[in-house]
Amino acid sequence: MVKRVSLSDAECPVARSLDGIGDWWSLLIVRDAFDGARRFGEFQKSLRISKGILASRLQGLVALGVLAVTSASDGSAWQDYVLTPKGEALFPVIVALRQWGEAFCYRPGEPHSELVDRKDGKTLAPLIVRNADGEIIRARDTIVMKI
Amino acid sequence: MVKRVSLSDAECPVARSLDGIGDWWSLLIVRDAFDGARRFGEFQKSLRISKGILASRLQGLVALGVLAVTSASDGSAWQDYVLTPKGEALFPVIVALRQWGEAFCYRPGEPHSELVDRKDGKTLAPLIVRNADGEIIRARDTIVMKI
DNA sequence: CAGGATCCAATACGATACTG
DNA sequence: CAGTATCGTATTGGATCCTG
Repeated sequence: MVKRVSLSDAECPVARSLDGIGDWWSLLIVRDAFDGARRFGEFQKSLRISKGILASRLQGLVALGVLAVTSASDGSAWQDYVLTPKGEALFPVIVALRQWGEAFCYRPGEPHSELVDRKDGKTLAPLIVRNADGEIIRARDTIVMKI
Repeated sequence: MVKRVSLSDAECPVARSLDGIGDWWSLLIVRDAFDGARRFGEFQKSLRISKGILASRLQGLVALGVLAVTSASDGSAWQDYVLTPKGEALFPVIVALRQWGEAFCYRPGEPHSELVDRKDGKTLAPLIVRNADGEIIRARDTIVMKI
């Protein structure tokens, strides 16, 4: 992948996460996987990414354990890429990015897609950071404990 | 920044977010800002990033409205970089990445830093995605509504 | 269609030197 | 210390061609 400087041995989980999925394409591929994409061509069409980069990113995500390859759901000779539990666990990350984008990256009234409850079509609740007791907590009331 | 392909006009908020902060360094800079870093040198020492790239990323984050420049807190001739409300709103994104990294990117027993409540030192609660009624919802129970 | 191989342009990034 | 400027290299990412 990139390896500008080794973050893979970082003691900070944020750095280690970004070392794996912090590139330009990986999270968009994961988003499409949540959206139902499984085939090489589906990702390619949705992302308008070159085949070489897509292939390398898919391999990287498989190597990371975020995606897994399975035999094709439609019986074709090829394979599907499906989210693993590790990949599914990225759901809060995608939702957080989506909610931040909705709130701060659109002009008022500018249209954008929306993630809704399948059952009632209503927008999800905003993600709230809470402490161990379930109380809402702000960034300034937290601190990073070094190892 | 990069502009491999224009995501800045994407109708998907995830893509638009990543267009602004989805590069290798920006979210780490934001993490350090949450951590209390304000000065050029603080970011540089923490990230071990080259000065040129750091300067360009700081400028980009200021242009995006994630950081703002203020007069130095210590009275020196230079300036501080502080989070704006838009930057503070990235807190759930950072927390989500941190919790995912903690859960999936360390071997059992491998040490890592931890984000805790300043008040009692206890680890934060895991982020939970909920629907409009406050019920826990899984990815497969959601769907993206196109514009 | 799913990929891999190759070629090429653009740039991200590090290292260094320079300035106030 | 806080940047800016320059340079060299590695990598990105698109386009094209090729295969089963």
